[in-house]
Amino acid sequence: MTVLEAVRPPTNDTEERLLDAALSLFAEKGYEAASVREIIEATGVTRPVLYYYCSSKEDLFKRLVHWKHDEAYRNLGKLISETKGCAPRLRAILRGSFEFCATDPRVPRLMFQTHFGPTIPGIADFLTEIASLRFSIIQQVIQDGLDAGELTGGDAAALSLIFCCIMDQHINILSRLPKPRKRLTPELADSLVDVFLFGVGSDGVGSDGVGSDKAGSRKRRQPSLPPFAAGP
Amino acid sequence: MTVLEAVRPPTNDTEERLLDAALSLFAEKGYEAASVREIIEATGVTRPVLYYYCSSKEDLFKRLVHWKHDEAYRNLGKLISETKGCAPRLRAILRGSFEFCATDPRVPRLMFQTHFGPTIPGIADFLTEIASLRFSIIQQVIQDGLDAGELTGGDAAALSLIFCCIMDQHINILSRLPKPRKRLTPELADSLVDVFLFGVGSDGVGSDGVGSDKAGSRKRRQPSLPPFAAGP
DNA sequence: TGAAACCTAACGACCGTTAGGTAGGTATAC
DNA sequence: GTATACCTACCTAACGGTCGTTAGGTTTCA
Repeated sequence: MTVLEAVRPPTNDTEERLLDAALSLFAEKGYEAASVREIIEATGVTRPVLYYYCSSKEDLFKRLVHWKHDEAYRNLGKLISETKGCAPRLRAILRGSFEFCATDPRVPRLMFQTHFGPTIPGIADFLTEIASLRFSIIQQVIQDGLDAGELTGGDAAALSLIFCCIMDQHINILSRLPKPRKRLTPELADSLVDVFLFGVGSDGVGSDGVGSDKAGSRKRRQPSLPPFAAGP
Repeated sequence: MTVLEAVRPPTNDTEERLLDAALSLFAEKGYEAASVREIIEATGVTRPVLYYYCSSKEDLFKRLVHWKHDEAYRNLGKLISETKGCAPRLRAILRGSFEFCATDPRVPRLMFQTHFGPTIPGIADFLTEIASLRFSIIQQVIQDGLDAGELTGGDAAALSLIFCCIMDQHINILSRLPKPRKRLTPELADSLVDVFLFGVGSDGVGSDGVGSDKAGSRKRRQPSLPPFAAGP
């Protein structure tokens, strides 16, 4: 049986404030370093209140991740069902994910921090399952693209991994910087899909350096990435 | 002044065993969760021995990261100086990094885990500086490629970010799976550079889906990624 | 009247760190 | 030649602090 079973969303106001404070603190300091004491202090309640709503710190964390994941998951499914064709779907996924993450950067911080951060016993498997569920959505889109002849170069898993690398790492890095909304733009999303599809090598550049490709005139779409200002 | 000043490498046998045990435990459980007690137990010494060689847990961690980073940094510089041209250099960097990380997967796990994991006060700045030092090496190679007309599509920083996304995330993910040596292969490295340069879109696929690119016959190099088997 | 929502006050376990002591080697003074 | 001083390399035993968790009592409101 899967670990991703129905999890009751927060009903009570206190409960939702607890989960929101937990989101802030887990995203900022990580699961281990964010203490139950800090979470209840930020909420303005006492410790037994937390244990009234959640059975443990681990349960609190899982509820939180589940809650936010379900939002993202539904969002992704909706975007895909509303779009046809591989490239437009990839664009929709990237735009939608950027939008979702820019709206509340705590969410991607929490997700990537716990998934790529230190292994937490009792939570690692749960996070792996969450991640592979999302991966399989991308993989299906890519597989369709391969079947339709729109993509080439490898199997669906390998291509999906590359796409996720580009998408996730941009979200991961840019959502940590100030003003993520100014960075995770639709323009960047579209450009990244172009890079995925067409690469950044100049026309006429072959595999071994300048001008070694003698295949003749090529006129492929060139990505046009917005400048990346690393400053604050 | 930089935080990256000269750090004495381990001289004593006990000291090196301490650092090695620390590498294993920090890489596996993260900085916070790996306790001083576990590290000295794995080494087979008592706690004051650790404090004899290192002034604190934080110092131990920094010494360790510095030690391994210096290795990787020198390795990268050597590879670049031995190669000419942007694409061959990118290939050399990716091959070399895969080789380095496959040799001791604990190193990338430690690096990515602490860099993308929860923020650790007193260590975050140190890690950021380490990371940006490496990023600037890649960026210089990419800038040379732009200047030589081998690359296009954006500024050096934006392109470097994409390259690092692909490289780092593959290392990050594949070095966590069993038998990283079988996964971080030179063939995969070369294919990933091809994807970076040429993309994975089929010839004739434009920006809006199948067959919308009317630019005529194109004959560009197609990457050929090895299959990605997610299983154990 | 009783269930839901919350409180005070403590539990034991583990954390990083250190005070203070010792065994054994080696350089120096007489 | 040997006594003294000093060094490195380690030890035992404890320090104060924070952690997640809970037993048991109180308020509030239907």
